[in-house]
Amino acid sequence: MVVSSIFESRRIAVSGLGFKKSLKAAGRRVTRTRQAVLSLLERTAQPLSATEIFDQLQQEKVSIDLVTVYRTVHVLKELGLVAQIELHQEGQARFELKEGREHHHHIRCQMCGAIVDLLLCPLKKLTKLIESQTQYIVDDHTLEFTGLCPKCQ
Amino acid sequence: MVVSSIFESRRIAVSGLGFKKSLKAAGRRVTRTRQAVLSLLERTAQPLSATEIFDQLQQEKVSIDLVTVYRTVHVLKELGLVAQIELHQEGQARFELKEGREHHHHIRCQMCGAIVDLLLCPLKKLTKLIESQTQYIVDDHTLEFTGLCPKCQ
DNA sequence: ATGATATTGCAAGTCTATTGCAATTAACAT
DNA sequence: ATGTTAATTGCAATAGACTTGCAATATCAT
Repeated sequence: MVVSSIFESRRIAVSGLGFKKSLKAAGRRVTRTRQAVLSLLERTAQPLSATEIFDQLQQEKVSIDLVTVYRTVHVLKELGLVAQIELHQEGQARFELKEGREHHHHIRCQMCGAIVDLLLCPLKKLTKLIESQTQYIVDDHTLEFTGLCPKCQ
Repeated sequence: MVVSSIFESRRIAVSGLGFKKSLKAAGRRVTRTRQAVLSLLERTAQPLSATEIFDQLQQEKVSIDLVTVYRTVHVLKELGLVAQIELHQEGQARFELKEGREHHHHIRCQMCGAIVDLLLCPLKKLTKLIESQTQYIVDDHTLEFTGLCPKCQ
């Protein structure tokens, strides 16, 4: 991995292998819709909202209900295959594959919506500081940026 | 200000002075409901959601509609008197007074909901790094933590 | 006090997300 | 292969956050 750069475009699809085991291990079934959602997330260079997953699968002539999309990402999240994120004040959840990816954050263009991954997290030390000062146990965090992408400036 | 501590409970109410000028300067009126919302935010030790503002004012026998709460915080935000924030994956906006407060972040207990302010922001250097590497211009960010407060551990 | 207009309350609507339930389908046993 | 069982899906309905239209009301400059 290139450390000198803090951002990356998405890596090439990997999975199709481990997720069946994960599902079965949890007593869940390998269904057409779950495979379709996972496959889409693998092929897509951005974290997707439920609606975006639904729309894209519709376009690909995959028959799926929006409710099923919500239920599917929920299951995939429970299994740890997918991460649920919230960009800066967007008012909706987005989902991205976890498999093979490091912890990272995002910046989103407030004009055109372009999302870039930020392959860094400056919060390990900060987390310890917060824990010692507040006596909270830190479990998770959100760190998301907005701004203008090169094209929209 | 005490620098050795990164968190604080809310400071004592200050305002009631400047906000009338701000409103008038923007051609807006000083109304009963705007004063009630501002007063509540001054008295409250946590960023509040629209519903919480509504409920609390109801309890205080202040007659106000939920729609008016939304419109009020929107105006106060436009005037720069109030900040709109989003805690970690909460799915709703919260509002807090900006006046006299420094830029800060929050940690919220995922059990009981207790919110503590974190009087620090480690993101100035990071912002520059992001800007140089992505060519985005960073405009704003969200940095919010969840975890367990001392009581809930 | 009065008139102009900003603001409010109510009703209705939008958008994201969840839940109940009957019909369908995956997966295991035979 | 076929049947059985339970997980899963689709559809309809519902919940929650937030917005919009419009008539009634309140603010405030005169």
